[in-house]
Amino acid sequence: MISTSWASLKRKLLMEYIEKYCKDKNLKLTPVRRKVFELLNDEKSGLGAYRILDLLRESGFNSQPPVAYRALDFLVEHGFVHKIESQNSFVACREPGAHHSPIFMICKKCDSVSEAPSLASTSELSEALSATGFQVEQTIIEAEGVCSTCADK
Amino acid sequence: MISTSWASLKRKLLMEYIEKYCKDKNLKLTPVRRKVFELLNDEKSGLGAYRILDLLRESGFNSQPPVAYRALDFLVEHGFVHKIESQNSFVACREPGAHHSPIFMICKKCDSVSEAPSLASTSELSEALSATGFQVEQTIIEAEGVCSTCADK
DNA sequence: TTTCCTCATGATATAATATAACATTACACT
DNA sequence: AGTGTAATGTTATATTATATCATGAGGAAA
Repeated sequence: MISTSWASLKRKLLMEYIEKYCKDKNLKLTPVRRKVFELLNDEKSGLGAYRILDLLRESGFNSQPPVAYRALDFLVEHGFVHKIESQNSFVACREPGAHHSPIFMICKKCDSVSEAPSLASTSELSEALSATGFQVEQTIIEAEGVCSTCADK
Repeated sequence: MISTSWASLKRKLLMEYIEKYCKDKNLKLTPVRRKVFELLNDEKSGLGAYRILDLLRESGFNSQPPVAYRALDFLVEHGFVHKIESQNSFVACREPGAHHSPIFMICKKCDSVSEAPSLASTSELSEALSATGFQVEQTIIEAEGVCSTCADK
């Protein structure tokens, strides 16, 4: 019986990647930070900070809001997690190290948030905006619509 | 003495455009809705809902939060105002009717929010995402950086 | 004109999201 | 052991947003 799905293998791989990355860069992947990442890594949808807080408590961390926010700050700062601005929610990064201008596809039917493969569009966008004299440092791109799975139904 | 600047002419024009639009479509541009638009129209930066609420009060509207949010809902719904998701703030639309996928350039020095001219990039983005099977209905694009005015300093 | 309907506003309360501030702990380096 | 830095604990509060029910204003139909 082959019960280990691709998705679960990928989750495991991501966790291992982050552990190694932190070890190499001497970053402290503390229990609460690790747990927050695991929680997000297990979800297809974005999770709000207070939902994360509840899940932390269920896991035995008797945490207050700042605890969750600090862990999220750390994870976001190092690119392990992204904030979805239009939802005030957070998702695990699925393409660590791949790009710093992620594009999110948010399905309004199933709430899944997926990261689009890096596109030429992103740098084109920066270039196009440069033409207006604006120096882009960071872009936030979020697309709302219907994911392929839901569209097939 | 020529004191009427281009900016103030444009603000006036926008106000008139919206008045006409509402008249034509039989939308009710009530005093509070009109005032909220005026407040945003006078600003280069985004304003938070509670800042708007304060300004409403200064103008004699003794308003509670729902009043501001309802007015904003109306203005956003009809495209007169945009929400800047990364700031939880609102700006007057500078290109009414021009496009439904605005791109915002947010200056981190002066806080100005400007709307980029409509780009091919936007529809390219939708097309590129379609290739992944995702059907885009709406996009949120916000670029943070330094505006040309601040860069020149 | 009056009745009714719809939409907008008034008003109170509370939910949801986020941070300030200060105390305490852990742990690496000396 | 002593010291410095970063992380966590804890309390309080700030900020953003909505639910709910009551009231009012104005047009359409009887």
